[in-house]
Amino acid sequence: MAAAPRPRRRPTVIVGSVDSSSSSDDEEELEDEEVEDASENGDEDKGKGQSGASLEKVSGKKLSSITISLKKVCKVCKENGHQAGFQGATYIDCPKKPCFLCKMPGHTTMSCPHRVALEHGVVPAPRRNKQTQLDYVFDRQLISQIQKIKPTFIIPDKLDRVVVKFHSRRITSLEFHPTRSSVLLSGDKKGQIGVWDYNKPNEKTIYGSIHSCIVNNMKFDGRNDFMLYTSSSDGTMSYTDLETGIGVLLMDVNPNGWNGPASWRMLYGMDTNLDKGLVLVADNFGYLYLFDIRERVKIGEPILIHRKGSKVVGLHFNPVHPDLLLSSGNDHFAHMWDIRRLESGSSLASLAHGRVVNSAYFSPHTGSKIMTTSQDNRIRVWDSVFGNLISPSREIVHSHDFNRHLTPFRAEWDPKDPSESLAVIGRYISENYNGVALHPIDFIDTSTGHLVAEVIDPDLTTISPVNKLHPRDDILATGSSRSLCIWRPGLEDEEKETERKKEFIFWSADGLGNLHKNAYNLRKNKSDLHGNYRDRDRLRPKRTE
DNA sequence: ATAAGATGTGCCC
DNA sequence: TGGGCACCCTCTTA
Repeated sequence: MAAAPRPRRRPTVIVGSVDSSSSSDDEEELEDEEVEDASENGDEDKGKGQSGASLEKVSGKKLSSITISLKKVCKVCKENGHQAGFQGATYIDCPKKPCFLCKMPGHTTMSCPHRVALEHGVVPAPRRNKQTQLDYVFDRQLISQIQKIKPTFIIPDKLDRVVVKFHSRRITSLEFHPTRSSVLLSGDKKGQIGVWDYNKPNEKTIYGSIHSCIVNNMKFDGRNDFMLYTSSSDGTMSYTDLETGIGVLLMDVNPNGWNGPASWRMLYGMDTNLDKGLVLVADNFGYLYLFDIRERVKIGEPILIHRKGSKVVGLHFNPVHPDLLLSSGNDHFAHMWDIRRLESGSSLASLAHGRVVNSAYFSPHTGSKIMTTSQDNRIRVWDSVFGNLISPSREIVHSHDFNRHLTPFRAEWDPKDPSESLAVIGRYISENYNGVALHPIDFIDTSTGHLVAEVIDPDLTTISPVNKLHPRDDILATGSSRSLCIWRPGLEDEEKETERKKEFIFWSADGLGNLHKNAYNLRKNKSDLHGNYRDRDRLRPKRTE
């Protein structure tokens, strides 16, 4: 049956595996069959068994293992006949698996209804029409504080400055300085904390001895602009003077040192509460620790706030109601707590998610909305903290579910949006932009689920899970692998835009604390991409009504 | 240029 | 309930 093509089997297979797009379907089919022969030799198959046996005789196991490794199987489902992976800059899904974007079976990412350009899908929550009494109270008391007319969204979508290799490992957290507007703080996987004035690119500092591994959270002391609280997977919480780099170790949850990975406590969530004089941190075993700022002591015993043994990923205090705390965990829940009554199992509300919750934030002004990011590829929004929290007001399908080797994606509110609807989040799956696979940073109107803008630059090819919007300026900071990026709004004026492009600065650090102004490393097809990018600008709404 | 490896989470038993 | 293993669009370094 397959006797004729066999003699040229090996070269054909090798070529096919190296450049699969050039080989025809027929050849692929034959290769598949042959491979099965080789791997199944010893079977009583008639014609096939013979050739398999001779293969074995001639070159033994080595040859057969080579043949197997070149087998044209799908790397996802391990079946023959199709392959998942990149074809050029487009990723082809395995058709046997549920959609990689929305997780529903029956279609792939390419044909997913949620992948419609510029509009990710919104799933209306089932209980939307049931108003509770609390909803009514909310409407009366708080709705007046929320702007009804949406403001103009100004999207910082032009890459302004980049620092690469400033950090030696990937960036895990970002924070703008509360008063010095152009100062950005960045924490990395190695525990280093960078301070960078992006308007004076040479003014940058790295503090390397505050933490020894992942900086999970940074939070300024609201009363002292140069003091910073940080929490880390090294199990410590520190309070550091950014002018000097001198810090105080406030808490170490591994007082007995290292006793293996199973017992090592790491601090993930952290937030401060000035009204109460508290810093709260939470660990990877489900426990919450309270720390008294004035007395500089731990308060009481740790409280189990998520499933025992599961990581508490994030903590956030309500900006208006200082008694309300939001926690998110990898037990698939976000919980809202009254910190006056903090006991295991006594949360005010339990927000169920399909998978791990990466983050949960109150809205920045009224504190009346909640937005969560979950590994089930959904951003969930609850419109009223005091209303029905059983199911979210909206679920927005968005690709952000990769969880290994990447900092978890978190949808963050735009602190400048008085309507509390604009959010920013990096996207995991790439889009083919004129032949280059890029991972955009998405701006989403969470009141509608519409994608307001997708921010890309042809030279930023890595995924951007860490994003922070400036509290006052129209600036976006992005941590993408080891690169730090500053984005500003594109100028309407073409001439000014060209002018700015001339000033575009691409900096790199040499690891000795020096920054170098580099020649901008143009990609071969960069001009094409910019053309494409400009076209996309046309689609980007500047205002929404 | 290619390959390994650092990793977190889910799901299996 | 816990250990073992598999794992879809990474990124860096050897």
